[in-house]
Order: sequence, then structure tokens, then C-alpha cells
Amino acid sequence: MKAIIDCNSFYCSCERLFRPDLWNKPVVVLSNNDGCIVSRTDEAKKLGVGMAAPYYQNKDVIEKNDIAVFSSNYHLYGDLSMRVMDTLRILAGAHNIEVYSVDEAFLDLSMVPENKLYDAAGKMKEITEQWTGIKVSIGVAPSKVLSKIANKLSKKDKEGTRGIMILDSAEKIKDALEKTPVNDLWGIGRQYAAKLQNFGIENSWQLRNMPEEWCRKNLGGVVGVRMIRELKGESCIPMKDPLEIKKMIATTRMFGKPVHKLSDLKEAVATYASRAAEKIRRQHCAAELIHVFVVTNGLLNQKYEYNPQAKHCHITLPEATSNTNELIRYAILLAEKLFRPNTKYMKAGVILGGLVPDTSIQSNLFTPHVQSRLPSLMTVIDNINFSMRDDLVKYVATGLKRNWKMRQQLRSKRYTTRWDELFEIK
DNA sequence: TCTGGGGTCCTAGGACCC
DNA sequence: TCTGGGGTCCTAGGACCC
Repeated sequence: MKAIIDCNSFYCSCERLFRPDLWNKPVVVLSNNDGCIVSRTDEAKKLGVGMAAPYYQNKDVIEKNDIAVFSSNYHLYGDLSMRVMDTLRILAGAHNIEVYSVDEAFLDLSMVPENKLYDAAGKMKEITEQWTGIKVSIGVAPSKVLSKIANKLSKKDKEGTRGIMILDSAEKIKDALEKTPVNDLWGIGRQYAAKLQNFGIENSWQLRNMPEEWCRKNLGGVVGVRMIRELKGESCIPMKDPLEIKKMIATTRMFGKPVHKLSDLKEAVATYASRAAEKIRRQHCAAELIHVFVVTNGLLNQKYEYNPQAKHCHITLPEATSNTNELIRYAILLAEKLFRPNTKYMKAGVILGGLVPDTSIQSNLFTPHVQSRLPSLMTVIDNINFSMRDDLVKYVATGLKRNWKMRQQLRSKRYTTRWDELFEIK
């Protein structure tokens, strides 16, 4: 059996952990740049705050109901996520867990006898909540897709299920599928949901009963076939190896206010390049490919409307590197190539691809080996920035004023990762 | 004035090989 | 009148996820 364990309203739960005055109160957390609402407590959902809705469109309901609002505080969420995942590793065994996202993990429970599943899940929930202070829900079923369904249903009826649902019989599975509209399925997004609707397929039980070949044709080839089989209880999405390295790493951000000048754009792109370089060094990789994009706001019908337009370009490097100097140099070249005067830029990003382990970099016969590529300088910079504070040592190309920086006006303290921001008790 | 960030997997089609 | 078959590799783009 597979389980998915998922933190309830994760970002909001992290915020509430250090704010007892907000327990049982409505809370929302905003995306970067304070743009959208990305996490809501049940109380906020009940008041009608939409998921992924723009913040400014919800300001009325938020103010009227005295909903607490926070900017994203990724230091805090990242640290608490680590605590939850470490707890699960201890409880289930490190090789039985796949960390799927910041607030979710799949567990392989094949070592647990079927009649002990409920007790095992209950124990895990209890201990995780006690050790971390974060509430979780658990879904258990023969396949990943079914366990996601179980998890979702357990959250919908927290009192009835006490946050745990186990689909261990054909009847329970049928019942769960009938209750689940296709657009709630893991792997069915907007496009496929609309398509299924056109064919008159509303709930997951109807989909489960479609022929495999029909799904191959209409739901993205083998992806559709896997979906059907998973719905029938046949596990065909394997647990992922935790040691796999990422294939691309990106740093992309909206600007705090629109950027018009090339110098600002170059600063931002250099900043993102150096952040992305840090990230690939952390997983001991070097990049073969650097990709830069910028987003402008296209005008619609001669007037301002939200209409983002992206332009990209990329370079394949002569030799894979994780060196910030070099990556900044290429990133700036690409930014210059993309820049057009009299344009309002809203966002930019740097993506590093073609990642290879930095121990086995293929050298290029036609470029001289550069001394500055020696990793020791980067290691020193990373160590200083990690142990002291971000960006204590930085490249001048990344700017000093950074007046394009994103907005984050409502961020809470980094209670668990900064000595000077510790929780205080008077 | 204002709409996030960071990923994965799959397919089709083109270039190329023998 | 008539022009093969069977592959591989790469890229762009679409769909999805949280």
C-alpha cells in the first residue's frame, strides 16, 4: 500500500505555530511579491477567499473579516518542512519515503500488514503533529493516485475521518471514486478536465471504466493509460529515488515595480544567476546550458491589461560550470540580447539546465582551462553566506540598491533559522 | 497599481545515421 | 513507372503538479 501524508494549509500552519493568538482564526499567506493568495486556513476558505486569487481582489473580504495576512517566509517553511520530513524518515524508514513537495510525502507501507494500517497511520499522524506542531492528513491506498484521492476525502471530512482515510477494499474504492469529480484527480488539470466533461465524464468512477485505448488517445498517451490503471488499483507510478539529482534549476521573480532600464534588468538577471548558481552547487552540479527569459506586459486594445508576454534565449556553454563569475557573464549577455528600449519589464528569470555532477565535467578541447574555475572561491563564499546571512558576500554586478526587488511587506520573523529573530517570551 | 515560483514528464517532428 | 526500412538523438512545446 502507498500513503500520502500532507500538511494541512502548510504555510498558514507554519505562521500560526508562533502566533497562538491566531489559532482558530482565519489566516492567508501570499505568494512572492505579495501577488496571490497561496495558502488559506479552513476559516479563511469558509469566508470565501479563493485559492490562487490575486490579493488585491480579495482585500475587501480580508479587511472586513479581520483575516491575518502574511508574505511568504520561505526560511521558516523550509525549516519546518525539513522537520516534518525528518520525522517521517524516522517513523517509516528513510528508504520508504519520497518527499514529493514542501508539504507532502509518499510513503511505501508495504511492510505494514493490512490489518495494522489504520493504527500505523494514526501513530504517524500523532507523532508528527506532536514533534513538529504541524497538523497532517493521511491517505492510504493501493496506488499513488488512489492515495491522493483518499487524502483529499479525509481533509474534506476532518471530523468524520479524523484526518485518515484508508481505501483497502473494492467497495471503498468505488465509493471514493464516485465522490471525486475528475477535475480533483491528481494528473487531471484544466485542459483534460474540460475534455472529459465534453465526453460526459464527470466523476472518477466513470473515468475508471473507460477503455485503456481511449485514454491513451485522449489523455496524453501513456500518461492516460497509467491514470486508468492507477484508478483500478494497479500501482504504476513508482516511488522515486531520493538520491536523484534535479535536471534543471531556476530562479525567477516578478519585479517589485516595473523595470525600464537595461542596467536594472542586468542587475536582476545577475542576481538570479548567482542565486541559481548557489542552488546547483548545493546539489554538487554544474550547468551546461543557461536560459534567460524576460516578461513584458503587452498592451491589449491600446489600454493596460494583464497580458504577460515572455521572450527567451539561451546559450550552450563551452564547458559545464557552477562558477558564479561565468554564469553571470553569460546571463548578462543574454539579457542584453533580449532588452528592447521603451518596454515595461515585469519579471525575469534564469534557468540552468543540462546539469551534470561537478565531479565529472567533460572538458572542452577548444577552450583553455580557466584557473578561476577552481571551486575553492565559491565554497568560501557559500560558507560565509550560509553561516552569516544571505548575500553578505556578493557580486557588484548584482547591484547595491536593487530597486527592482520584490515586495514582501508582511513577512513574519524567521523564528527557527536566525539568531536575531528568535521567538521571544517576556 | 496590483495576478508566484519551481519543477516533471511526454510527444511530435526534424536531422541524422547505416 | 519508379525512390526503403529502421533506428537514434535533440528540441520545442504542451500538459501537469504543488
